[in-house]
Amino acid sequence: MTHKYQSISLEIEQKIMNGHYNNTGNKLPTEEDLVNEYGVSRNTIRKAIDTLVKKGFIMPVQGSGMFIRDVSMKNSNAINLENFRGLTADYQYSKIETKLLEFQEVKATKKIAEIMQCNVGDDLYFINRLRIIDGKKWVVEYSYYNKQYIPFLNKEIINNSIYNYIQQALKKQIGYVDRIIEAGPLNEKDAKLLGLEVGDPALISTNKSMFKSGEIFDYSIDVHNYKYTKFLKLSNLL
Amino acid sequence: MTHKYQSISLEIEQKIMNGHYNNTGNKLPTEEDLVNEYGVSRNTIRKAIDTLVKKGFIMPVQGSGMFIRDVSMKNSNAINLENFRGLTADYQYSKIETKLLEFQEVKATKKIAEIMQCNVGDDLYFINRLRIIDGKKWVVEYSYYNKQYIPFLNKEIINNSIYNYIQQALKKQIGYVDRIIEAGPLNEKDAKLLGLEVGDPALISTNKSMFKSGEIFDYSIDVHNYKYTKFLKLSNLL
DNA sequence: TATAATTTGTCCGTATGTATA
DNA sequence: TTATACATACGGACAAATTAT
Repeated sequence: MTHKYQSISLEIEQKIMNGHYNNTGNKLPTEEDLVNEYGVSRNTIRKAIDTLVKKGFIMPVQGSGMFIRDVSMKNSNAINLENFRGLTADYQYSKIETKLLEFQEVKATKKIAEIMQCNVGDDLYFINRLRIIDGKKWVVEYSYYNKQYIPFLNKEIINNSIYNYIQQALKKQIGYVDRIIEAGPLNEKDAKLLGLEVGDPALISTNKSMFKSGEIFDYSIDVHNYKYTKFLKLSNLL
Repeated sequence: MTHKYQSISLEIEQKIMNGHYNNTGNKLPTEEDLVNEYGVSRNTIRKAIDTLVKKGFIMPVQGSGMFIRDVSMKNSNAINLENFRGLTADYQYSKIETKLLEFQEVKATKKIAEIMQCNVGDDLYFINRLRIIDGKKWVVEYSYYNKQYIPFLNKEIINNSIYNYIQQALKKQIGYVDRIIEAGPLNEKDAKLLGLEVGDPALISTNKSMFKSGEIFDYSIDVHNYKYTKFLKLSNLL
């Protein structure tokens, strides 16, 4: 299940992060060198590189080489939208606390059923959590999980990473995440939870998560503390 | 300069938008069919498809087919972060007005020089615009352009699309855009311009644009009216 | 339930084009 | 001008997931 291009991509990414290429003019070895180093075809190297380009780590310039992109923005502790795999993965070097505010089974309303492409009345888990990172009240999350795909959840799983549970215990591959990002005024409840004032700005992300095979298993609304959360989008238009 | 995979990708994208595949179960033809239809190799078809997957238009499922993704979120008139090529391109079917508030040449300060990777004192254009879409005060833009790369700008260009000018008149290819997205309270000036109240939420995007060859030609801050602007991010984690 | 056919995914090799140094 | 290095495009073989039989 782990392919050549995946492990090569990961290894190069780690080398970039380690500063392994800092003394080579912030350039990666040429494709030919990588072909020899890893003993694979040029296509495979290019596929490995592709994912790093997508993530915004490198900038290939035809005729010149593959340059490691400036990490100043990456270091601004913004969440890279290309990398996003849940708070637990994104802030793996920080202390994450979770306050479980609500956890219950509910039936899909017409509106939710439409969004999650399930039937009205289907069983869902509803979860409301406050996430605290390094002592800072970071985000209030409202999530619905389709019980048809996530048949069991408990407080322990919820207090850790639901995404890890899905991937490791359920052995399901998360394929797609659709996310709408907007700003809006905080309501009383969220303001109180985040330690802010009513009407203060919030960075709101509304998300739909799908398995590789397309089924929507999660719909969630994340109300972020505007003082902490930033999203980073590294686009390449080529 | 236009490659096979590019024109094929564009054609398929237009067919998706036209609803051309609606009666085929929202599925694209198989790769083999596309190979025959366009008379190119399978690799070329896959490369064309790749860009559409990246843009979030289609969801390939191994063994099953390539499904056109639900456009409900796309139709929420949010700006697709994967597509972004400036307001003029994104809202090509809307009426865009531009109020030029400030346009002058300035010298790069230490802070700006660091961001734009140029020298302190380098010549820059500074532009402050209010953009009105379909009569709605949409966004206040503060932009710096490096004169070294964009040697000439005038009011006419500014009132239309600077990006179009760069690509068509200067024949430069835009390669990368780094963008940080956050929320924050409106200051007095921006609130007034957007017809909102001081302290109201704003969706703020801070951008760095680079040519294909890496030079930073633009640094800008966009203060969006939270009532109108939404960003859409369609991720595939595969 | 098991098998075969279909369809996308990975990987290889090669040749030629194009931008940069 | 020449060499370097990435980009495009072709072709083929086999693997893996899904669907149909």
